[in-house]
Amino acid sequence: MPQDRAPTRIQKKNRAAILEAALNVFSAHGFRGATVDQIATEAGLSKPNLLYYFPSKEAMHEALLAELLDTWLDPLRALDDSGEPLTELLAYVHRKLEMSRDYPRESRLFANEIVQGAPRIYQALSEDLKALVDDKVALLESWMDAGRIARVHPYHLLFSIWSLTQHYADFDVQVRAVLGDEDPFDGADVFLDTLYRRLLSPHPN
Amino acid sequence: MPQDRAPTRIQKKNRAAILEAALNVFSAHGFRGATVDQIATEAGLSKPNLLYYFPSKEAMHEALLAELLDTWLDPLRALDDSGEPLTELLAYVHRKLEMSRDYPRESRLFANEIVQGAPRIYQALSEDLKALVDDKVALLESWMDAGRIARVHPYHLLFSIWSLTQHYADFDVQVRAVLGDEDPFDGADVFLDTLYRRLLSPHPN
DNA sequence: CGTGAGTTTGACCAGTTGGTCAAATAGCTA
DNA sequence: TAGCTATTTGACCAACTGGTCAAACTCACG
Repeated sequence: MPQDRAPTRIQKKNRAAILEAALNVFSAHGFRGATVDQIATEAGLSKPNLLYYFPSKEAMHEALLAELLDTWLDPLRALDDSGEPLTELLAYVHRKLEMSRDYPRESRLFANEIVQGAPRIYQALSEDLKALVDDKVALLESWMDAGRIARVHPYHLLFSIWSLTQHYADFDVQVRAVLGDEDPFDGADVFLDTLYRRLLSPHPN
Repeated sequence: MPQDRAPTRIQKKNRAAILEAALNVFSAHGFRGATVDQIATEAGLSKPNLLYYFPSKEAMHEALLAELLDTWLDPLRALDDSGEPLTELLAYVHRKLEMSRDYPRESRLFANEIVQGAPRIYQALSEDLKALVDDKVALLESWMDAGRIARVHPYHLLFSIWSLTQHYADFDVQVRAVLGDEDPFDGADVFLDTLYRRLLSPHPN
């Protein structure tokens, strides 16, 4: 096992290669469907060598999820209470859609974990995620109270943003099978902009 | 292997028990993560007995998916070109949300398959699904041309309905972790109704 | 260039996997 | 109830699984 000191050049390179390979395999097959051999091969290492850097398959998965959850929520954290409400929300939607385009493997890793009941991540959901969401929901409600955006169920508003944007990463195959050659993300960007403008623009009544 | 004649009483009972168990296990763990032993135990049969009814793990999965895809698209097929457009679409959204509430395992089985690249179902997507979608998109476009609903990208409109409704089945754990005790489907029903009314109501400009 | 730490590997292990098979049992019908 | 078919099972198999270990190799640094 690598010591607890500053990582060597080789440790840095191999750890990165392993996490990269693990992300590929876990996101493509889920935790139980992934094999250590497959990850090792993809990382260009022997299996015992891989297990020299991470003590178990579980540990690799954990490392990936821990890193992921933090960056995954950054776009929501960035929702700024001093900005123009509709602009802020549209920017959030845009950022989330960008993440689906640029980090589809991360999105699918997360999707696999949640679809299968989030056995390894439930606590983080009901604590960290919930806390952040509750905080941002308060902001949304203050915007609605002030009549700056239309009143809708704030939790479901957030769910809708997650679902609509992550869909383009998680269900990419299906989207492309239906769309053919057309780029999904160009159309999605326009569509989602329209959708949230119409949903959230303050209503006269 | 059971003969090709009419299924006996025992065959009917056991096949049904196996498919029920297989649905549980596949939807919870994905194809590679599911084990034949687990399915057999859950169906109350021994493993060899299970393999007497289905020749392989693959065959069970196939049987489930084949049955699923058909019923899964029924709500879309029911979109009626002689109805009132907005009413028809809201009814479609409502039916899809109901399916997420009443058949979450089926939704997750499908989600698992798609997230992992649809290796066993891609052909059906790019043929049957695409054909049906193309057909219904033509209907949507005719409604938009006639100014009976607002003009949006029709494919992304359908994607949005799939994603928003299936989210409540596939990401159920996450939704409940955030919402706490509140019933997700009550709020979702109202939210989605509002969303699609605002998105699709014909606009003056 | 020697030496100790860091790295890599082949051989191995016990448990699990999907699947087979012959033999035993249960069910049905003449 | 005899005899045939349908059903069930224990024992088994080869391949694969996650993981271990001692021995070998490589590297950085004095």
